[in-house]
Amino acid sequence: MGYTVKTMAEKANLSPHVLRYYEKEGLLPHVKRTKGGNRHYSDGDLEWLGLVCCLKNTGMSIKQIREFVNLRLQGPETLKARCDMLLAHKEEVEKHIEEMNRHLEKVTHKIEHFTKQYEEYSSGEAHGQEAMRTWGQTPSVHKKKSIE
Amino acid sequence: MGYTVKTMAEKANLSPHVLRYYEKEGLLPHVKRTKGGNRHYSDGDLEWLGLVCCLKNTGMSIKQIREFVNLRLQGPETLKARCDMLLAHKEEVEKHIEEMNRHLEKVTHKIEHFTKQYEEYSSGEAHGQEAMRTWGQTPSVHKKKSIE
DNA sequence: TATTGACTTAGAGTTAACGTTAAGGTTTAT
DNA sequence: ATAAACCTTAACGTTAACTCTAAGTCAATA
Repeated sequence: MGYTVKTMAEKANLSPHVLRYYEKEGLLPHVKRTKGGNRHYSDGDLEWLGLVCCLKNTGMSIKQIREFVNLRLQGPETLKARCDMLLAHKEEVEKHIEEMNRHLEKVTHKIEHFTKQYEEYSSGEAHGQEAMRTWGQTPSVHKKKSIE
Repeated sequence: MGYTVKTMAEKANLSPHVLRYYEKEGLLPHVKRTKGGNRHYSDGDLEWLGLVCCLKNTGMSIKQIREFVNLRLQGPETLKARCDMLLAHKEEVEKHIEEMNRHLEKVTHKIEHFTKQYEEYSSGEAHGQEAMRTWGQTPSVHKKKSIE
């Protein structure tokens, strides 16, 4: 029971490099070694890495994750602090998601706008404008200069 | 009708520096100048910048935004391409948001877990464990070494 | 036992998207 | 007229999160 860097990396869908990097950054403390000095990850490490990845994947910086890890290392007196930290993070992420959704709405509007324009344009082209192109300059009266 | 860099920057909540940077990177083409050479942004520029910011704020890279701008500069033949690009981006962002939500659920679980542990711990401390701490080592029998 | 391949380290390099500083000049607003 | 804001170029600095390199060590197989 225990994994090499490579196995661990596969399980976590990360590169071995990143695992070593995380360890160096203090995100994965107390990783055991074999006699030879090779990393030997436990299931506990794997579970912990799971949480670390969750935090990272929701945008928490490595610096902040390190703070979280440091709290954990200080024992159960920091349970409340850790809980608060996660709660704060959760709220931030939720706010972030809301913002993304707002921005996305604007994009959706633009898409609708473009779709309409595209339909107009392509139908215009299908019924005669294509021919005009080959004959010379399009009369400016017919072709309003669109901003989009 | 027209804005200086500073005004424009305030409207967009960016620094003047970033506006010049975006222009240099090709994100804001055809910005008019005064006789003297100062930038003189139009409402059209402002609107365009709005879209650029939306894309940026939903995580599109400057490189990709530049591609989008370049399509626009090629005229209405690229309407479909632009539309497709935005659609693809939208889907990506939606996928990203879903993923965030999934990760967030895990965080929520952890929070519940921590809350429970914290309550146990603090009630334990309130009814006698605090005293024990001042007397010496906590007997290992009573204090299971938690992984969290 | 030899060799291959995975592991180790420290440290340098990369990328994106800015930010900073400076020099030296021009424009605009009051 | 004078101060504040603007211009350009150009290079250097910053931060985050990797990513790679070099030079060496360890482990498993033929």
